[in-house]
Amino acid sequence: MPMARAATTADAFNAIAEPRRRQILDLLTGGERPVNDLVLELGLAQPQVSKHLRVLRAVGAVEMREAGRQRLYRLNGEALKPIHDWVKNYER
Amino acid sequence: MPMARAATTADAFNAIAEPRRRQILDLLTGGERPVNDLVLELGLAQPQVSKHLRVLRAVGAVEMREAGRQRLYRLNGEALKPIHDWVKNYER
DNA sequence: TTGACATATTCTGATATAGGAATATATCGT
DNA sequence: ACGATATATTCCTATATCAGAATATGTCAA
Repeated sequence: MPMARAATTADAFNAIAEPRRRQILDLLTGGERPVNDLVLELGLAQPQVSKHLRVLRAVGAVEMREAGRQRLYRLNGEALKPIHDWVKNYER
Repeated sequence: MPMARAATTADAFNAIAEPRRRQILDLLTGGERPVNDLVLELGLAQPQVSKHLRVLRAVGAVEMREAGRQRLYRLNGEALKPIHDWVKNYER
């Protein structure tokens, strides 16, 4: 019987492997945004955006606050520090 | 009928999402190494290491040269530049 | 040439995850 | 209370990819 793989513990490296998620983070550098803004700018279906946001939230790359019926997402660059620290060693 | 996803064009971001591959790159910062060295240091089966090396090669993160029956792999940090450039915008 | 060594490839089965569609939940305005 | 709006979740299916095992390929040494 085949071995189970290690439990899925998504990390920041995984989160940014998806181009759409990098795009979302890029958009959020412009400041806090409601989901629908991202939907419009990305040209993706709303559920997909919500799902990507969930992944980003799980690794701490974005944070959320509620405002009426909207949910405003903002960047948390701190969560990308492991990536920055790692790739730093490969500069020329 | 469900839509096909975009053709798999692995990029550097994908390549480094896998922890073992980052480990391989880390080992190669110490200089050129034959596959078996990596096998021993990683504690992985040889075929898995070869497969990871293939992915790394596909994105240009490592280069290879043959020496007798060995194949010596070396780092090509240049391939990680897109990652560096991207993450740079998220520094605090 | 034969066998040992070094590495790559192929096959298989399990799992993670993407997108689409449908639906659920919550909040606002009237 | 009702409909509209904003977002999240769930179900489904296709695909990518990982690990393991077996095998293939190539090279050296005796």
